[in-house]
Amino acid sequence: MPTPKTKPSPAPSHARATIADVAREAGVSKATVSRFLNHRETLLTPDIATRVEVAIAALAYSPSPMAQALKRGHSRLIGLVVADVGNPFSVAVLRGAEKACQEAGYLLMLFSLGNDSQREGEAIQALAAYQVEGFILNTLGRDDGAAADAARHGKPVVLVDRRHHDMQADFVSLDNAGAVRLGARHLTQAGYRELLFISEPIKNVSSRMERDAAFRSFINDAAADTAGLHGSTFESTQDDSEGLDQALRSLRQRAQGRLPAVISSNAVVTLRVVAAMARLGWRFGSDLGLVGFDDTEWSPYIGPGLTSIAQPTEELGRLAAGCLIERLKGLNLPPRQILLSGRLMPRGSSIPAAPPQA
Amino acid sequence: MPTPKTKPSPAPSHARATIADVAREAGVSKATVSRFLNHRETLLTPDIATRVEVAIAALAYSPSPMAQALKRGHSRLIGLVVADVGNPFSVAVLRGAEKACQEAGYLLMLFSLGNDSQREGEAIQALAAYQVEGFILNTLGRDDGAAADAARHGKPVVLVDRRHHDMQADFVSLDNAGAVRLGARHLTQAGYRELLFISEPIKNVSSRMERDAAFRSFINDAAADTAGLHGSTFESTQDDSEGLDQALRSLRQRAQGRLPAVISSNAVVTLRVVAAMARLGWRFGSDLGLVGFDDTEWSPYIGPGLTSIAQPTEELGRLAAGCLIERLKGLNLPPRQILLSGRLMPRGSSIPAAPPQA
DNA sequence: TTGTAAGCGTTATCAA
DNA sequence: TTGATAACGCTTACAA
Repeated sequence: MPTPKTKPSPAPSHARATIADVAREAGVSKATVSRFLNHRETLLTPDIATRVEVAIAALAYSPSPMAQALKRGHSRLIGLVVADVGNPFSVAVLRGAEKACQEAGYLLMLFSLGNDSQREGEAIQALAAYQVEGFILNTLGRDDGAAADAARHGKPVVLVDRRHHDMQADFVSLDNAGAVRLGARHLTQAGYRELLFISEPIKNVSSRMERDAAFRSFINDAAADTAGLHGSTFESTQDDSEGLDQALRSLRQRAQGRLPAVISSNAVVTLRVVAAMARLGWRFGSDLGLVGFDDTEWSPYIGPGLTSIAQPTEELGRLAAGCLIERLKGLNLPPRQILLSGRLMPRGSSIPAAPPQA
Repeated sequence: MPTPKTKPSPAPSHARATIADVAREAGVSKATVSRFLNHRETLLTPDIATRVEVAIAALAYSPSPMAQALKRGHSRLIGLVVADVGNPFSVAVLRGAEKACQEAGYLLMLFSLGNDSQREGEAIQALAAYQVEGFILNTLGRDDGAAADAARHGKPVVLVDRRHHDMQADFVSLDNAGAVRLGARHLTQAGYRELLFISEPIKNVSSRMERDAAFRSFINDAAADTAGLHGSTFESTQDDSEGLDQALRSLRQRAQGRLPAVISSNAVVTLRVVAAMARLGWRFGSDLGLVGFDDTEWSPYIGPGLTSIAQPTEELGRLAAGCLIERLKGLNLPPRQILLSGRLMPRGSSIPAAPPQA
């Protein structure tokens, strides 16, 4: 006789306790336990309530989110799709979002596209299958169908940094136009006159287009009261370091005694410019001015220090998650746009007469 | 008469199609559809099979992983717990793991501790609740109970970079001892004699302890045939830049004409050393040699280039996920250790007579 | 205030 | 080979 049948053996030894186990242990029905869990304060006799409470504690019970999701149709899960986890910007967003989600009791499901924007649809499908309640999308946004899919699932969507074409969704981003002006004005005030905006291939990526457009219009506007000001744009790719070198050389040629400078559109591009400078043997500040988007931890220590435009990345992530969670709580507004300002971090790379390096 | 009842209206308009919808559409039972899904090649009349296939396509049906998880007791989910997503090492691991998981049809659930190691237990609980099938842990491993929890759930665990105290689990990591020797030998061969190993607070973190121990034993062993070789260790913290400066100054003093050098235990520490050098006005190579763990994208561009020890981070992540997936497939071996070698990237910071910077 | 029972979307066991 | 049917762990009418 293995176990005397007097005490109906409390719970299967090692598996997670279920609501049924708790009910048995407390001598009540499953419904009662469920009520205790979900409507604690209402409709409960103190006596019963404590019995349930004790049983829950005794069995270390916690409800299965899976079963809850199945029943309720939602999951306390938020789907985050990023173009690539290798991108520090995405990571910062991830970090902020993760924080906000944890505070609100959500868990993040991550899908990284590995820079293959074709897979955006796949990502959304996979995430939707897990009943995520909403999406945060930090992708290129070139797969319009994909984002539409998300909306079609009837789930709220927040776009970070990159707009999707004609999508009705909340949008959280840096104020690109303002940030570009910040950088460009800083350079012109420092005396630089031949400006080059270097971006990753602009394609149809909204943030890149916005920055480029803002740059052009700054040049147009400022050309009036700034003698000799001129600007152009260069699209840089991973492998074409030759092209970049060439662009830099011809920039300096064009300058003709005026001071040449570069605005780089993100940290990746900045690093490419840094590499090019090393190849060319030029010095930041004197040979070439630089303001770069994204203030990284290493920016202060390259050459005379790299002037950069800091994005409130983590804040962006937090806000994105916040927006989404508000929607999940029932907020019903037309799509919002939240634009955060960048901050200029002036350093040596935008000082024309760089003092000799110590 | 809204809809003629001849065709039993195929499926509720907008919601996800369920297996019941498919069954109805194909005129078969749910069981048959399920069989088609799971045991495709066996037990199916071609006729029926195609009918089901067509219905599935027509309704764009895909099974709900939630329901499957509930029924099967597992979820195609893998839980990844990292100490902090801000750590580039963790991100690289994440990236590798994510890739491997996607290839094997798993999805990653991420929980970042935000450097609060107390929350490791919480993380494992949360993830376990979602029926993740296994864990990849890249945490400090000071909360022993937590990891034990994971094991108690009966789910396989893979540890990355940091061992947990007496835990029976697969372990994937850099060959720390070998890597330290690589760096230290490089430094001594370059002529440096007064060595300082700088680590984050060693506490009980396994990788830090291993590196420190390896450093000490290298010094011991090498002191025999290397005249004047001496080594010590310094633990650096975020806010104590004063202490770091002091440690560097006294290192140089101790050197007494011999060449002083530093081995920094990760990228974060390296950056602190870089900052300290800027404060002190010293130059890498000549004033102080440096070899740093982690070869970052910016390493080549700081000062004369930072000599570093590259870790195969992404590979570590991929292997970790791989290990886990093998276990999930039923592999039943005693805990394995997989150690990958680091690679030395020699640059200017370990050349004593640094040529004047161009 | 509590319990009974149905059902969420699957899979697995049994008959047919 | 196929179809009922009973779970999986939970929530929620509806009854009591």
